[in-house]
Amino acid sequence: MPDQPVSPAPIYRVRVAVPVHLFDCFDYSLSAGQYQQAEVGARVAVSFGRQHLVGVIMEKLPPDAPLDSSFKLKDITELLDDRAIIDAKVLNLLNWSAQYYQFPIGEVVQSALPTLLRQGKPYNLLARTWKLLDDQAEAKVRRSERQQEAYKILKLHPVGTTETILNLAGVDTATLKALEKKGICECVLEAQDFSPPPVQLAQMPLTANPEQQHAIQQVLKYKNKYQAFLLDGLTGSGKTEVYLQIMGKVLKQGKQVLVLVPEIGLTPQTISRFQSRFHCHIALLHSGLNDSKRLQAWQAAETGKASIVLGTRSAIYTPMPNLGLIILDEEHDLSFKQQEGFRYHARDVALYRGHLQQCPVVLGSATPSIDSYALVENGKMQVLELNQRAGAALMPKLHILDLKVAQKQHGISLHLIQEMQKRLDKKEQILVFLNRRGYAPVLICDSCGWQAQCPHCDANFTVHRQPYQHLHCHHCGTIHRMPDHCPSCNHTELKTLGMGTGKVEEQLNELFPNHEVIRVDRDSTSRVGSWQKIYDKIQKSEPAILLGTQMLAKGHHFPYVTLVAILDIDSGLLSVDFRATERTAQLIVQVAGRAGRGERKGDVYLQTLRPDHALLNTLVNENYRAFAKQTLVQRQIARMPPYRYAVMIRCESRDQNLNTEFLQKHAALLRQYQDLDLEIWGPIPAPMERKAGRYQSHMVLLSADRARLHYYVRAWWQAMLQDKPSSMKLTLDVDPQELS
DNA sequence: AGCACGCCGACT
DNA sequence: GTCGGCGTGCTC
Repeated sequence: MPDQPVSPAPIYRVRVAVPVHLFDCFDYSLSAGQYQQAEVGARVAVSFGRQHLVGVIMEKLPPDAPLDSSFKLKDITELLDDRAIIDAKVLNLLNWSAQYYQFPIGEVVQSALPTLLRQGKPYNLLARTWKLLDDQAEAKVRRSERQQEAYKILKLHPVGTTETILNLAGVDTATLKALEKKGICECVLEAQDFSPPPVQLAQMPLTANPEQQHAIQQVLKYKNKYQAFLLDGLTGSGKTEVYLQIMGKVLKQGKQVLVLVPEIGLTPQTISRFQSRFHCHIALLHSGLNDSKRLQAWQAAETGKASIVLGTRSAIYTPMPNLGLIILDEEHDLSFKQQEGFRYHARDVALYRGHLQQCPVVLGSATPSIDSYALVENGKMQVLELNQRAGAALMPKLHILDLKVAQKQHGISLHLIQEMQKRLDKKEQILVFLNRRGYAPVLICDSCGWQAQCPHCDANFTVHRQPYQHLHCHHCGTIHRMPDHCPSCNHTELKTLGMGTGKVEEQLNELFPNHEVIRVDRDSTSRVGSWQKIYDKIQKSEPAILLGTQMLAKGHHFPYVTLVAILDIDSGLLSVDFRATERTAQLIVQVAGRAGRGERKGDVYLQTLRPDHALLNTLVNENYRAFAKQTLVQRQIARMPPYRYAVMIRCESRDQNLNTEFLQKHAALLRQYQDLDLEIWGPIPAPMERKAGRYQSHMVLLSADRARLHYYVRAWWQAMLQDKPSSMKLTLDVDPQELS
């Protein structure tokens, strides 16, 4: 027999995104059988170097693809899923994100998976299912209201229900365990049922005013098509009702809805609002979940069992087979941008996801970001305005208090104190804001001017009096005992300068000795449950003074508050960052929205040393939209984002000269590209130059041509990482929130 | 990012 | 003598 040319045995390979801080995917070989079964989007266990990791198949290489002999190919350890658990569209979204944010694909892919699946746990976990054993147990639960409720619900499900469903129905696990102890029910592990329950809309009259109706109809025009909408609605104008009615229609078509809210926005109130309207499976994805709860919620979304997915930032990467609508509420909120590691912006990712998925995306806010207004301006987003407040509610009035000329007591204008007294006399509540935690921001020596500074940072220590006297650095967390004399001149008269919430609390107690001051900040609300207590007090019609930081500004309703005081808005107005006024205006409007939601008219007092500030006056005399319009013009003139695109490079090491020299060297390389319209700021030392003993410098790149900017930065950034000394930490921030 | 190997200080 | 400090090099 003549020799036949022997074709080499095919080598079956997959390209895997491995969870390491490296920019490439890695190829692994597998058997013909495994190759046939393997799907893009399934997990594989692989050995990587000396470690064992769980990666995701990004690509099946054709068997005849050329073999790269520069590395030795390893076999996968195991194929973990027999199907794709991340669908093609989400994989596409992840690939795009890794490119856009210049972050390693393996780590980006991890953000789409719940912890247990990242750890390689099997997909089909058994779910805890509760079954009723005794259906004549009424007498045994008579003494506990919670147990009665749980018993009633268990009775409705003769074959048993999963713990998730019971929890969603308001039955907590502890109650079930109590019933189990009494022998009323039992817990068994059963394979989960991922079939979606039928979607039912609660029977309630749908009320929408003409504006709301128009908004709903506009969005519903886009069924299987991408369109971005900005729902620009005043506080109290019924944005949520618009969301709910659009959702109702989309759910009726058998599609899933993804709803993203800010980190602190996922309150029990928000959840119950959705639950009472839609009787379907709602998957909740937020940071407070334990690993198995999170897995279950994720699986409900991924299998299509859940019709609604309600989550925070990272939920934007949840696979959903029938996604038909994305809603992102409070779209201006900072928490949508991840501020470390993989620095993505969920709002921008949401827009791209809508585009991939061919479904509408609704961004809503009472104070939309300037970025979103710019998208409206250039036709990439359609604006839907809601201007009517429901019922007789009036918009609160803003007042500027000039601190330069005002008579003051303890740094609070006398006029404001009088107004506060009037409200308290009328048994109304007051909200006082100060965006500074602690007792006072400075401890100074009366004799020589020495100031207490953190030994690790270029920052003053903040004086705290609670829970005991101490100095605390808010930048690195260092805690120091309170000195009893000046370390520089031994003088014993040390005094505090400026006000934190702690000091203001003291002063308010002094000014209004007959009224309770309720302080809400990280120092006073850290204990679990204390927020609930505060919340209960707020809901009662009793005169009270609420004192807090930004924590108070968001989401919560304070029906009895008729006066809001912001003691110091200047730190926001005078900040060097170009977005500072935007943030301050949003804060003012959001805070104002807390006041006078009922028929009582609210007033908002702003204390400032800059009463003539142009943008502040536009906000006070006109409204947020006028402010936004003016800001857009200013940004355009100054050629700032969103009219140019920014990329920020941070460089951190123990040697500041090394940082600046390194950045300078690479800035010069980038400047060589003549066809890139580029402006480079810096490198300059970071505003907090020394932080926890390390120095930071940064540099900002600005260009009007986003595509070209990203194109050049891609190669340049890789070269920079290659060239960096190992002791140096470099981070890239695409579309940074702050430029300084 | 891990996790190795690799070469210099204070310890049972 | 070692135990271990963290400097740098690699991972399909």
